[in-house]
Amino acid sequence: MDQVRWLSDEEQKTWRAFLGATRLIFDELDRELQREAGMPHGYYVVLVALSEAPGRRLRMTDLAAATASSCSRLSHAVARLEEAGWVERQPCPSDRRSHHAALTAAGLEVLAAAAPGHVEGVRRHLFDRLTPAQLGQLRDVCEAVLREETGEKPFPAGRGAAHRVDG
Amino acid sequence: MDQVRWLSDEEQKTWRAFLGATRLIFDELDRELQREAGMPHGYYVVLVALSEAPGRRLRMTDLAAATASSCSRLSHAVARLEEAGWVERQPCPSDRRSHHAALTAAGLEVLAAAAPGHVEGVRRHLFDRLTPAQLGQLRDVCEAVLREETGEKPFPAGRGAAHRVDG
DNA sequence: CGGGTATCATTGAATGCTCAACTATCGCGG
DNA sequence: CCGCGATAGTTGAGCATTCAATGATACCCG
Repeated sequence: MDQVRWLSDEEQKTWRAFLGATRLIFDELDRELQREAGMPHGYYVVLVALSEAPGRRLRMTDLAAATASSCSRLSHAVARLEEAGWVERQPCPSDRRSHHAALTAAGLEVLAAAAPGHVEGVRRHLFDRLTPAQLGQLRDVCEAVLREETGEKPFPAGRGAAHRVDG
Repeated sequence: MDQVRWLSDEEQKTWRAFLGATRLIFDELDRELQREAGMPHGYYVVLVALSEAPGRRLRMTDLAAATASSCSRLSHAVARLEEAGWVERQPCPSDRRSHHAALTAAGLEVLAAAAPGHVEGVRRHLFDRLTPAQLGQLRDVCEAVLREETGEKPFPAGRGAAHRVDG
């Protein structure tokens, strides 16, 4: 029995550091975004995904995939964003089950206003603390985690370089 | 104006991979723990912290620090854990503002039952995907993020090696 | 000692997320 | 053309977290 492969000491320390670091980063970013833009980080990510899509709109399902979100979470989120006037739901003519979420002008403005502060936060909490070598290592690690999980590329990608808002 | 230091292409890709990887890891672990142990990951962490403390109990404030949690979050969490019978609140004689949270026998059982599956999940989603070199790199990165944020050591630490449950 | 301030912890309202159930539509096979 | 499983998305209940306000006690300093 007891075939449990407990974490080695190094793994243990790594895991706890990971827990602490991710908690720190996301708690801070969430708080900053909530204060400065009135939205949680998850909603910001939705707006970013829309801003980068052709025509600034995406099918709900694609938007869910682009934001690594569940349908349910996204549906609730878009409902909120729509109330705020930052996103609009549009029925899809070719498939009447489907809807598009489209970024509104107001949504783009809010995003543009929030982006600099957010990027600053990402730098302050993450990148400013890393050497260039560590930057590459972190990327490799994260991509290793994502790889083959779905059998697809690390992230939907598809940047249009049009409206810089970063993640 | 526009002094915004946007993310470089490498930083951009790293950040998005980081978002995807952390979301994947925590979504999975949360779901697994919820299914197998009936508690979210945050509560598991609380039980682990208690299990490692001398006498399996900690002051609320120290427990909050040990779990990188806000007082409020912890207070609500302990209330829930107490309802479940896994933790007990005890008034502190030396400081009557203070309370201790103590792990109950039932709490320790639940923790012991949940730990193997959870460790397995951590391995599956994170460590099994990393080379030994990457393990060290990830640790360095996470500790760099934590360092000097508070001016203290990376994590309260203080393992007693007594009841292995890992993070 | 007495008053002010800092610390320890809790509470309730508001918000976001999860899960499971549900509606509506599509498209395939017979 | 019908029936059925798959797909797209929504909904509501329940739970977790946040924020701001509050209560209670401890500590310090004049």
